[in-house]
Amino acid sequence: MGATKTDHFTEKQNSIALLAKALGHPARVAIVAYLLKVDDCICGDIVNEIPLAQPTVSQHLKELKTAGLIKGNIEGNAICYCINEKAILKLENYFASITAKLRSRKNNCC
Amino acid sequence: MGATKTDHFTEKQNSIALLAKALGHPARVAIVAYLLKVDDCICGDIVNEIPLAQPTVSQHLKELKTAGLIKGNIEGNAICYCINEKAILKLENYFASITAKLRSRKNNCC
DNA sequence: TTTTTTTATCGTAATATTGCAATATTAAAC
DNA sequence: GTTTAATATTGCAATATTACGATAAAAAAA
Repeated sequence: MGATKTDHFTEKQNSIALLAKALGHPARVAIVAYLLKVDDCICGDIVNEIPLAQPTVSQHLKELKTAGLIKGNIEGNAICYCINEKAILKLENYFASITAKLRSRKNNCC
Repeated sequence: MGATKTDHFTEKQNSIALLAKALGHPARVAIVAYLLKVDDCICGDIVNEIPLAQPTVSQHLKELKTAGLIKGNIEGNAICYCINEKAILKLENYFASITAKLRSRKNNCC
């Protein structure tokens, strides 16, 4: 074994897990933070901002893109990546719905 | 190689990544959903709700607990786990701050 | 056209994760 | 004390992730 059994869970559960997993690495959290900071699409120095080798950063960018957290492409020899607001919103709503339910619950023993 | 280089990133980045990683598996998302649904601490049938073998579920519970997303312990021969509201709130705030920044940005090329 | 710059891909080693059978632990129930 | 029920731990095989050197690709700059 070793492979996640995604077929046993709901589509929504898999979807949330996929997005969460994409942010489950500090380098990818740092990339998102940088994309947010530059407030621009053409930002060709992600590699210099992340303390990892260039191929590793490229790989993390690919994972973020595959998960749908960022979008974009290279524009000539410059990066054009930016945050996919929809994905972030989906996560925000997910956590907001949990806290909303928690606040309306009766028991809070732990 | 193969180990995450956490020492190269900020404490906050590592912290968010750790929490996100804990929810980066559909079984753990399902566990959180179940804990939310039962609205109680004594809920001794997590294993029956998750379509995985008992040791696997136990392992996922341990990971959620280590990450700080759930808290609790066994009470006799029954589980007493519940969601750690603080951790969820931390994630909610994190994503809310991102969407807030995205909405106030000038460029939105992608 | 050659060089330079930038990003992606390939190949691979090290490590982590996932999943489960077997077994241990723990406390309630008898 | 023995049994029962519920959860944890151990051990291990299969797979995934992380990281990087080497190399490729692609377009701007010279």
